Amino acid sequence: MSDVAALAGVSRKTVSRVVNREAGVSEDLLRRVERASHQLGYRHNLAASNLRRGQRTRSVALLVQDLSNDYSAALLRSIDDAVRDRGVVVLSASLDEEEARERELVANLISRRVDGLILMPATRSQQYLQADVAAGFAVVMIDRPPSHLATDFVVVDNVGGARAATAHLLAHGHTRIALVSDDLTILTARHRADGYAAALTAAGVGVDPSLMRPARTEQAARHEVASLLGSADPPTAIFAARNTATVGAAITLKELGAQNTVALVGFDELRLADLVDPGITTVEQNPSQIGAEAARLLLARLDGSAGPPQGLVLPTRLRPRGSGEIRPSIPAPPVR
Amino acid sequence: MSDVAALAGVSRKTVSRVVNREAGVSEDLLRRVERASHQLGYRHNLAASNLRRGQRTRSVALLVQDLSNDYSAALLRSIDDAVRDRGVVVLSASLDEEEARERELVANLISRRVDGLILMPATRSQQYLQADVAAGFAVVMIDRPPSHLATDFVVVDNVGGARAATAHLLAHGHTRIALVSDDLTILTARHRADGYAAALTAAGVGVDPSLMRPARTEQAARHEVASLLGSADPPTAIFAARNTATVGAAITLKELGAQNTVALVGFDELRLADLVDPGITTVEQNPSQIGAEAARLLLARLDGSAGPPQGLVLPTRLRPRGSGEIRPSIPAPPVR
DNA sequence: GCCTTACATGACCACGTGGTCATTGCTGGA
DNA sequence: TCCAGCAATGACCACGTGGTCATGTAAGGC
Repeated sequence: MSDVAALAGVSRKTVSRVVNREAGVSEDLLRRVERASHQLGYRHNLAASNLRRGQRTRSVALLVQDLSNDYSAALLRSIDDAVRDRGVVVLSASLDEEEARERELVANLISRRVDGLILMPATRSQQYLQADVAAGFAVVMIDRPPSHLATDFVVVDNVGGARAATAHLLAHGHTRIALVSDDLTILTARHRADGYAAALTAAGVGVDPSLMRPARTEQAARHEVASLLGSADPPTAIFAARNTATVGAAITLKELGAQNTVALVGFDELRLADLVDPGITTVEQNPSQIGAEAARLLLARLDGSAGPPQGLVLPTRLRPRGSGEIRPSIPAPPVR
Repeated sequence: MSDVAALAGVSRKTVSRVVNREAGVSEDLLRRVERASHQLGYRHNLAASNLRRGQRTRSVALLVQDLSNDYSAALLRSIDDAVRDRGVVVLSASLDEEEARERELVANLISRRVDGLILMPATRSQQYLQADVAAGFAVVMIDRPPSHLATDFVVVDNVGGARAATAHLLAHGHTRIALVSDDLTILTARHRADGYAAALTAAGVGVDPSLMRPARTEQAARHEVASLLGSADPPTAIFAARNTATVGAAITLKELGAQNTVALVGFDELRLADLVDPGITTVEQNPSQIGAEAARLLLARLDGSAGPPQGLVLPTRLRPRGSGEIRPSIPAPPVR
């Protein structure tokens, strides 16, 4: 900026005025400054400006478990859309369910003075954020409610969605319904397992622990489904409580030629669910809506909205496509 | 920092030493500073630190057309993975093929002094970046080579991939092969169209312009495929040169009951390509690899690597899954 | 021609931090 | 006892910017 000022023959302050499009600079100087600025390839330094102004950095962060997941990608996109016209940029990173990584990244982001954080927590408690939230750092939790911390959050009705999925299978005559879920230490997975168990119990069907299979990856899900179907008393239906689990289950069912005999209901949207034969029945949440709502809450806080934390619980939607409407068949004798 | 210093009864500089873990601070003071720091909820300001040190901001940006696309999500994830252990954060945004948006965002990011940029350009020319690149701003183009600008880039062999896809269909006896592609103003789409035309020409089959249908969205692709199959002289095979086009084509083929009679080869990976019946034959690129290579090139430049710009052209891979191996059938008389 | 008024411009400082170098206090050897 | 030598600490300034306020200058009214 000094160089530009020198070249234009004005003071730094005048350059600053031009850069910030402040009124009260004569046409003549304005042109001279702009020419000098362009000639030297001058670029305004937003960090220094923010420092001096004590302003917001116009940046927010999104921390999710895995950015390559469809769900996370849709979240990121909708958040970017919601903040873009304010000139706000979005930083993002994957946590992979690692508590230490969440803590590190949050500390890093606070050091960078991001204005706010949209967090899918990997930690069991977010109390470590207490002081910063109290000091005005805006945080919105998504996918999982905050623990030991009062912040806004946006989640879906996991219990209700899982109950609906399980009830759908029960209504089609199934009683041996397996659950392939994420690790049950993860709250969302536990809620879905709770909904599953609640539906079974409400129908007077006992919960068989041997039918509940945690599987963190698609590979693990494939393995568990193969193991389930190879067991002495196999399930006639599968509730896959997560998109990777659904994909794994669908692939394994097809490999075993069981896609038309074993029912399947998945959680989360699958882009090609319609194309598969049979179509995969899913309980869908709307990640774009979650992201939009989370961004809305965050921006409201940044705009000074006070008041107690708000929690949004969005509904899920059951979309029958075929796989969930298969009725139980008398199991064929095992092939030798 | 002043407050912490006052509470600990030391100078600001000593606090700075503690924060930066510099040697030469007595045990006693170190503890006092850390206690005061924790008590006041002090957070180091990285922006101010970078300003004083004249250092890198430890941030890079990724600009793609649509962050919610599988391909972009995989890119983002792999870039984050590649830079994470350096404490580098990733900013990202969608361009939606809008030139103005690219310019705005790039200007914004440069103002923020991001260390580098990985860009899937929406502009026809990136000459506007010339001065900044010359001044040491690191840029790596992905998916599309730079235009009017010398930077590193990572692309796939679009011409070769499209030629392979088309040749595959020709080898299975097709001569009326339609192309459903992105808008041909987009270089990548044009290259794929070139590969398509080259394969046809090499086989002595003429290029029929009425079989070439640009379609930017899945909806548009569905419309074009329906229109193609409803025409007087319909194609017996479709090359869908983009993932949304492939999805649209597959859905429409299924709706028309033509999924086993009209051959289909898609470009880009589809997560459930295996599950569909018939499986969808695709020409795949590896977005994770593209991201990793782009990040590698970028980090090398940040580490001071000089030398002429490097361009990486990664190969594609044809994965037959069924839909691309369907042979042409004598077209059934149109249903009345 | 003088004073008021309004506007254009720049000098000066602070934002939060870290590098430089001087100062302080203490240890050990002659 | 005296001083060299070293470790610990702090005073001071600069990084690039913008807010505050004083200064300069030209126009307009009498």
